[in-house]
Amino acid sequence: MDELLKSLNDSQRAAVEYCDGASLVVAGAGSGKTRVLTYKIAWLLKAHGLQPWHILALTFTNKAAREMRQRIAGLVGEEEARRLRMGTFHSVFARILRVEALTLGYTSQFTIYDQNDARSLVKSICREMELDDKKYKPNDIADVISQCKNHLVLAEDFEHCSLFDSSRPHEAEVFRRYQARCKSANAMDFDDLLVNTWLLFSQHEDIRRKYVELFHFVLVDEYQDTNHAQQQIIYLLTKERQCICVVGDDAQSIYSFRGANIENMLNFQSLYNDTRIFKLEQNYRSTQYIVQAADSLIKKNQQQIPKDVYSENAHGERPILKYATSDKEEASIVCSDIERIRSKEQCSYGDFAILYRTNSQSRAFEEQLRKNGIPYTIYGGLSFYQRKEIKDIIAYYRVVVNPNDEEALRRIINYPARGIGDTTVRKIADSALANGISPWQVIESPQLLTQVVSKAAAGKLQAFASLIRLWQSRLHAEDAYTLGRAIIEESGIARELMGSSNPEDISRRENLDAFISGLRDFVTAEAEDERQPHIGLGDFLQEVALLTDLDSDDDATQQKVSLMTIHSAKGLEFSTVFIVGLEENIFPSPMSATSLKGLEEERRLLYVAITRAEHHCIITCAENRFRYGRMEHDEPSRFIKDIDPSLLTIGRPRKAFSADDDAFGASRLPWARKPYGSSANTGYGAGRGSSANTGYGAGRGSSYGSTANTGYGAGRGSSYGSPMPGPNFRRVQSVPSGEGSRPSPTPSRGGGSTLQEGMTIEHQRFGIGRVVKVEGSGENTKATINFRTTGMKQLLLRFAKYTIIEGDRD
DNA sequence: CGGCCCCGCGTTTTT
DNA sequence: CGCGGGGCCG
Repeated sequence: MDELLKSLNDSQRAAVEYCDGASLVVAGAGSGKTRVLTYKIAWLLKAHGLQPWHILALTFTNKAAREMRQRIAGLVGEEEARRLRMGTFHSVFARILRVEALTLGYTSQFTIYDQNDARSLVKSICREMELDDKKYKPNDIADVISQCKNHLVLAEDFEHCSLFDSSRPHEAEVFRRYQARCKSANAMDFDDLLVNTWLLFSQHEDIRRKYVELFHFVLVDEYQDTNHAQQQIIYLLTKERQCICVVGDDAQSIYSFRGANIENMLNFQSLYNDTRIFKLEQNYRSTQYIVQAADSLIKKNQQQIPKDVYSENAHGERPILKYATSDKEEASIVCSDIERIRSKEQCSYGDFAILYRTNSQSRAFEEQLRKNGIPYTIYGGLSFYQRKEIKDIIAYYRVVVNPNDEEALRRIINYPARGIGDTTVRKIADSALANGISPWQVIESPQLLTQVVSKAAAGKLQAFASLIRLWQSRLHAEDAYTLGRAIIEESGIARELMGSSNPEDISRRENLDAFISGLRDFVTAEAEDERQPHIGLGDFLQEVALLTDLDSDDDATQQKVSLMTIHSAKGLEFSTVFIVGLEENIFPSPMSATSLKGLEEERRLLYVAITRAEHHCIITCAENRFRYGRMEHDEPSRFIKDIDPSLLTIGRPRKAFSADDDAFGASRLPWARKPYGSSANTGYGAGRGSSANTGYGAGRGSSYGSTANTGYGAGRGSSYGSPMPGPNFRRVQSVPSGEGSRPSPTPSRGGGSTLQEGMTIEHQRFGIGRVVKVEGSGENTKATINFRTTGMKQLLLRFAKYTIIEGDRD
């Protein structure tokens, strides 16, 4: 038995072995948190003889759940690992709610509304109530409703809670109507999955008992990110037995805007008497200086569980701070550092990450990386499922499974166009409202229907309804793939996208294909795995509704520099991390900088960023930044002086920055070369003046690198690549950088890629372009490229070595 | 019903 | 500046 735990250190081992009561594992960054969880589960199975289905393990992401299950399988075998009750809060609760739906007045076919559905429902309610949308901003109201739910404040109680703003009294009515509408649509939003689970357990003692009997031991990952509702539900499941183990790091609580409550972690002891606290303080990930620098920063926070993190790895290199005159220069510093480190250490591009506070910062880096021919991939774009064509199909599925789903119905009732106009839809909605039923029920009732709409409209609606009913009748006979495919064909969506040469439609078609093959994979994977004989559309929807976190780490992304926000970097690690844009007005974000709590969270965010680094951590700060169409000047972030100066190297700008490279002319601006310390500046003295002394900008004429570009990466045809492995689709969208394109010192004409007719060029932000025509070759190549956005045009103009003839802006 | 123009806004987002 | 949304026109 001891054999199992032999690879753990003392504190990890202690945390794993203690199973007699509640325990809180405070796990610093890189301290083997997941390790403790997986071993603990294995320990419960092996040493305590628990049955796998009696163990409940909750995570925040599907990815975390998947990985943990996999690692446990390695310890105890596939079979047992599979039987563990393990998943995200939302998916585990959704499953419970499907079983218990009737108790709460839902059916087990209920739909899960995503944030967009929720917002659009709030919007229609506001319209119906004729509220001034300046004063009653639908999105804000949706957010308030969500916050209420995170705090388990029901619509009836809203007026008496602190979230209620008496200057907007009608919000309460919106909330009530919102709940009523969800109910009549047989739908729950993400937050309802929690609220309803809580209601179920707190109001139905028999049901609560049933699940308490089922879950003998509960484990929670990333406990610092739980909100009040989640904490309460967990409490209801564990209060008697107190067999609970939560793991987390208060220093990495960065999701308060989503309701995460760090107090859950800080006050855990007061909820469970005799809580034992285990601290994992040894960091295995990073070198000593990095750990120490991060620690010196986080110690500035008031609110935290005291701990002494340390590393026994090599001292390594201190984090380096580099100042740049502009965002462009910042990007070029990062690029040349990537090449420098890469050639020195012979590592791959996949070992680098560029982390920023806001997504908009990615742009400058994209351009520079592309210029240097460095392959990269941006994380966190629109998820596959957010794309219009995919949402349309899913809306069809939703209506078939649950016709009362108002949001889905609204989406497809006239798509593809079938002559059901706005007025008709509005009449249906009004009638539904007046009769307290769902729009579908209006359509289904011949008397009502003919009463509210014209005869012609009624005919079209009935044709639509019978289409839906036809599919419904096939739900039980056909699996998700067969029926799903049929719906795409028979609905006319396929026809809509077929035969169009519009590049947008071609891309959609490709996504559609990827979707279909994903659907097929889902069905085969599920059928193989489970004793469940029939995999229907409903099963697919359940999966899809709670899925945003998609597989990313397939081979293709391994060789590329990762660009992402710090938020999305949580849980990841890279040999070299660049933390960019360390300026006031960016980091900390001005929105958060108004309160101490906000500032402390931002500080934790920086802590998270630093602790992602294994070997090198390079922080940059641009004095001037191009945004909102103008160059703006910024002070360095106040957080810089929160890091122990003896643990921070102030890097020298490596080379003069070429004026050629500085498209915005920042280096020519009067303040560009002004040393910082000069004007009544307190904190930054030390290393700060240096950027002025090193003759920065002195060699302005000298050229930096080559401005030559390696050509626009050959769009790899399909916008989403090949069909996805497993039931998931890929969300990471990489911008191809020309096959194997090395950063070539000499501009290689046509190297890497050549434009070909029919080729698709895709860019995450600027959309897609399609090469329609190519004439001539070499210097004289002329290509006609259709594109949608001006951003794409700029990109083409800037990077392609071809003459771009503006095509249709479809 | 789609296309065009003007206005307003600009943080992070595991489910 | 660049985008999404709403309003208006053809």
